[in-house]
Amino acid sequence: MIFDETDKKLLERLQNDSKQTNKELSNALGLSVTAVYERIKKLEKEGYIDSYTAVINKRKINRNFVAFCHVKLLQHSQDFVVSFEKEVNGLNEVLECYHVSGDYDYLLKVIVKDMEAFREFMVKKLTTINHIGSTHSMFVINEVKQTNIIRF
Amino acid sequence: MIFDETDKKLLERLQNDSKQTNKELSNALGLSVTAVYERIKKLEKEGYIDSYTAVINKRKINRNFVAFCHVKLLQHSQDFVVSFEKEVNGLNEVLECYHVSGDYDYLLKVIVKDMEAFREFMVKKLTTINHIGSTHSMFVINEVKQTNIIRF
DNA sequence: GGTGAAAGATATTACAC
DNA sequence: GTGTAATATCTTTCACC
Repeated sequence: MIFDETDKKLLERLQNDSKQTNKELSNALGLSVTAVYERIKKLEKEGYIDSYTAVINKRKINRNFVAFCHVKLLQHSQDFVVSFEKEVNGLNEVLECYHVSGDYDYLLKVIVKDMEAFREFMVKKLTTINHIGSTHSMFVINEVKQTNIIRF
Repeated sequence: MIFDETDKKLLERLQNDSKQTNKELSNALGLSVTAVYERIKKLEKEGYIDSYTAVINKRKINRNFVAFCHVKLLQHSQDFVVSFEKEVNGLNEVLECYHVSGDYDYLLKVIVKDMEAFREFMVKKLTTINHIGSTHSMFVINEVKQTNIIRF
């Protein structure tokens, strides 16, 4: 498939505001509405666009405390890994979990209301998962930059 | 403002798919289209919904290498901090930058094409920023969980 | 690759209940 | 909160370049 500069501009714009109408996009890109429509459909079908989502304000819904947790497993047998990853997937507080290189096995991004809720999460949820060796938490003091928008 | 269970369900659904029609939402929630429409407008105006965005497939656009970089500054004077944060904001490879507690000052999420591109980024962009003391990088081996969707 | 026009669907607003 | 109706706007299809 051809993926050209116009498609890149389109993706940038749709990332910034997916509620824009095709007419607005056509004006911005100097294309007809139909051309914009067909390009978007193509980007959706080819899998360039995975989904459309509403971005929620964390502060408004009382989830403004962010922490990154390093987790080390006791062992790395297939069973332990699979069960840990499955359990982590079920935790609403964990938005992201990466298997990473380095001293620890995993890096988790955790979002809760406040420090007290974080303590609750650690004591009652994360550390109750079997096979966890050790954890190390970093707290976000300030979000300097936070986006999912990929620029070309 | 009243923020009830119906609003939470609405936000969850809009996070999962912001292209749903109000009619689909009304069926799912057992509400009238008018009620759904007015609730969404309220959530937008009150700031519960920050924006609507298209979620892009990183692999399709050749940005499938993810790394987390710890950065320590040489000093923490106001000038150094401000200029570092400003420079980082201008780097397209850096999607997220957090001022964090712990041994390092910052944690950055970096997205590039591959390891070679990461090396380029480190040598020619990140480490050319003034006042950087040291860095420590972790590479993502596997994305176990990766979402921005907040569940209630 | 692209265009413009027409048809169909949805969003929006107003209103009575 | 409901349902309906009118209108504006947007999406989608189509014939054509």
